[in-house]
Amino acid sequence: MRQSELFAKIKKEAPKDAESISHKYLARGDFIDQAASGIYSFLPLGWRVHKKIENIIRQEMLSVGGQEIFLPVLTPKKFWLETGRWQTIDPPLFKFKDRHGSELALGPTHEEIITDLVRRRVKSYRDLPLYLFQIQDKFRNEMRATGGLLRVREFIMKDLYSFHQSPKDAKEFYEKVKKAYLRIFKRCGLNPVAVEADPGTIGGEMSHEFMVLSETGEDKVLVCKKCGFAGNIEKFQDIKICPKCQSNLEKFSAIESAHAFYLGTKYSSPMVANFIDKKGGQNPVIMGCYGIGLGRLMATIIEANHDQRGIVWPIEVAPFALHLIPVGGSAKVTAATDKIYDSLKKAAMDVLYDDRVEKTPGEKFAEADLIGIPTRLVVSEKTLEKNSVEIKKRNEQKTRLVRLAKLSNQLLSLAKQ
RNA sequence: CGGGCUGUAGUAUAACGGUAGUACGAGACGUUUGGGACGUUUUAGUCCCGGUUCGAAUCCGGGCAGCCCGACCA
Repeated sequence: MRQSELFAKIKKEAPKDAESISHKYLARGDFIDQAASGIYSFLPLGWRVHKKIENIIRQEMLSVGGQEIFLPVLTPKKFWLETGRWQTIDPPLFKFKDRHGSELALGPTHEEIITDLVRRRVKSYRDLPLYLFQIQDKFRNEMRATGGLLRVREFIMKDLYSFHQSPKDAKEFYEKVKKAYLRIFKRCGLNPVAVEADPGTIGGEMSHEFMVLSETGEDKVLVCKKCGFAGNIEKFQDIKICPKCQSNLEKFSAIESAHAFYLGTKYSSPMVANFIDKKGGQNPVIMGCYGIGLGRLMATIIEANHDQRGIVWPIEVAPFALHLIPVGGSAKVTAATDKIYDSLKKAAMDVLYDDRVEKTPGEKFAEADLIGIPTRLVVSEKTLEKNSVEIKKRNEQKTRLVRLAKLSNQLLSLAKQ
């Protein structure tokens, strides 16, 4: 993509309201645009990142046997009445009436909808287990939005729901999803701790939050550096000693970027989602649910991967793999860079070409550092004298020259890292 | 939802109750080109409604919006 055509106005200053690093960099880089408090548009750079995160999550969900579906955003009141959450869910539902006077809510989560879907299809133990997930816009009538994408009123979430015959089977799958979640986080350049947490209004008997340690976080977690124990401070109060190994605990701020719930029969019982077991008995299905907020994850990645100049995207979620930057406006440099760009495109490389003639090198470099593409290629008179291109990784200081003839091989090996 | 703060060009900031100004940005032309250039020039603003006043960005009342703390969450 030619940067002169990219729909993005990269800014030198962040809006004064922005406080968190991720909010500042996302706003300055024009990844997102705020429409109202807690409501954001994703612009081309931001949406590219979002889609890469989405694809990682989809791959990992498919890898644990999930089948992708798409549930409605408009959710009828009747299902919420079955569990009582029409009134009790917090933050409250966005509710409204259709033209016939029927009440609806914009879906903030989908336990009721999917339990209804499944109870009309799952009849026998032969239909279990079953793993269904979706990636969809969620709406939450939050009291307060904060930190740019960290806490918003409309966001895209991956929600996976699992259905089992037995608690044992459900818990085994729960552990499997936890591992898949850790793979997702790792691919996103994050190293979270899974902490035992309070299930809250989603409910259930057990839950784990995936916490990324960060000063921006709204949560506090206790971590034992010796045995690896981690707990949410709300659940464990302010204990000082590790309950597992008696070492001293340390307290950290953290961002809750995903949450897994062992639901048991919390939804299947009131909604009568039963199956017939091998002996012919009727039993409520055992459920689990597992959510990741994609926008929050995107912000969290920045909180954990940045420097003073801007974002340092992990390769798998970067908006582009390569940033090709000509320096100097000479016809020779332009022609050479055009040629390199064409060959990179032919090789199906994911490249952003900063072809803007009116920008000085300083501005191009500053903006490149801000938007954080992992590998920068610079072409100038200086490099062309040596028939070379300069390569610099965003997370390193050093630059090196690579001969034009060897460029594509070099880039292929970089892409594999 | 409780408490607090703030609303002036796209952004950041000035203006005693008396001509709305400056910088950056954006546009045009020219000169520049290895770390956020330079000259000339153009552009654009007092959140909304009401009140006080000869006169309101400024004082008062009410809305609306945004932000922060709390609570809650992915």
